[in-house]
Amino acid sequence: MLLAGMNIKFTIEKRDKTSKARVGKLVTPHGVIMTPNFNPVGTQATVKTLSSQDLKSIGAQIVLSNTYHLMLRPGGEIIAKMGGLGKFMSWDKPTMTDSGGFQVFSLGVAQKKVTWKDIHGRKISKFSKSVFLSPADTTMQLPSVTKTREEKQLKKLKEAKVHDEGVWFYSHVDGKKLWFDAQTSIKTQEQLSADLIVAFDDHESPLWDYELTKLSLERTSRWGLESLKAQTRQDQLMYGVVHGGIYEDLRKFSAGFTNKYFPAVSIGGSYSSKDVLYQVMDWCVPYFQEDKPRHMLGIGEVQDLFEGISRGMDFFDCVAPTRRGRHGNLYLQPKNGGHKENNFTTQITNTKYILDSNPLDPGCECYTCQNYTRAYLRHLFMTDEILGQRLGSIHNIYFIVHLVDQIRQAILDERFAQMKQEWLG
RNA sequence: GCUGGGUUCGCAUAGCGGCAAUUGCUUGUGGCUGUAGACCACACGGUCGAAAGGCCUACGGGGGUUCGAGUCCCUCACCCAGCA
Repeated sequence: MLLAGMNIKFTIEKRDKTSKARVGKLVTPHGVIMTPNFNPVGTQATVKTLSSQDLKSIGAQIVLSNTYHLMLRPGGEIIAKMGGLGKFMSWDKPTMTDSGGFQVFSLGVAQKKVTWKDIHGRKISKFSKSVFLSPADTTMQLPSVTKTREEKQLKKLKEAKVHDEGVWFYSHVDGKKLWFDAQTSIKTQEQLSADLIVAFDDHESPLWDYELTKLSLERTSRWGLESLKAQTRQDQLMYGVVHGGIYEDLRKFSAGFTNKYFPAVSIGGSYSSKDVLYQVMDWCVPYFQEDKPRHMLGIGEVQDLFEGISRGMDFFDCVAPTRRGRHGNLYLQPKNGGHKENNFTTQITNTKYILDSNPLDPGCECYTCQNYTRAYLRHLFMTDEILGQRLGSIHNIYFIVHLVDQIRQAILDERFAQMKQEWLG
């Protein structure tokens, strides 16, 4: 399907017979992306600790950056003058930018650690501990949070004010008050010049009740249409964002709405459990046109990739591989001890690795596993050497990118169900 | 030799009559899903207990005052500074 201008199109190459999984091909101005696909996240025009050349040799097909961060530093105009995001960061493959709605909301309203039950009695602790709490215009009670340095810092943060037309928020860099709306986001994303862009959306908290969520969804829908209207370039593919929290009718409405108006669709939100996450996908996917690319925003743990792909989602992005990589929480294949319960990871700083001369994940062909032992990696993390973060990031990104490569191949070879079974049991 | 100051859980610190005893580091174990995150949380004398909690040892050694002593007094040892 031709999606925008003359040079962006998406075609389905192969459909899985046992699930909704499919292999697709997205042609963009900077090259072809095969789906299913995982986008490494490079918020500030860099995937932390990795160079663009590292990413290329790892096999990444695309990098996702963030409009909000880049708008503040160095600014959209600067990046435009430097030839756009890809050229700026020496990356000649496709790029994507997130709208920034997620940040404006989360940074303004504050992100807190919650061990609490939501209004439906569901525990918010195991999966998404970071949720976004009530905006200024809600009357919802705040959960109790641990009194830490973090809380003291929160007092310094001024709340963002979400209005129907946009958001007043305070820069996390210097506290300056700024206005952000669909026009700002799209204008900046056009300056950044990514191949794939995202409509400006409002992010609901999983703690909100139906009415608050509905109000938030109305903003997302309105801002979505404004984003389309603000678009002037024809060489950028814009994803609309589905919201509606945990409410079936809101999600279904939003999925239909997004599919109707946008050439590409994405699902946004925060989820209190994996069950909720998978449920949301089940609700939404039937409303998506077959030949539009589908992006699962912010999702990308191993199990979620299998579940998302089998539900028909094509694109994923997630900070987990890089953040976990920097924190010494590194991925393992099932044969080396990775499983659902440990998120397919191990903590390399554990004492048991102190004399372990094996590669991190035997059988893995990444640079880290080809050259270093577990004992050495543990040492790097114990001594806070930056090479540890880098080697951890290299492995984790390689692991996830190649996992998705393998899944794509499995779909083509008609053994996706078998592979999923081998990994998830 | 004299005069001051000091000796507290691996290291460094707080403590000025009710204390298994503060804080930082180290260490241990968790957690991280569109990145204000090279971050955050918890534990950290021993032992019993699922827990509440109990029982042992502990603030350089020894002695004393006190219902009760890292905390006050005496004494010994060692360390630091100044003066001989």
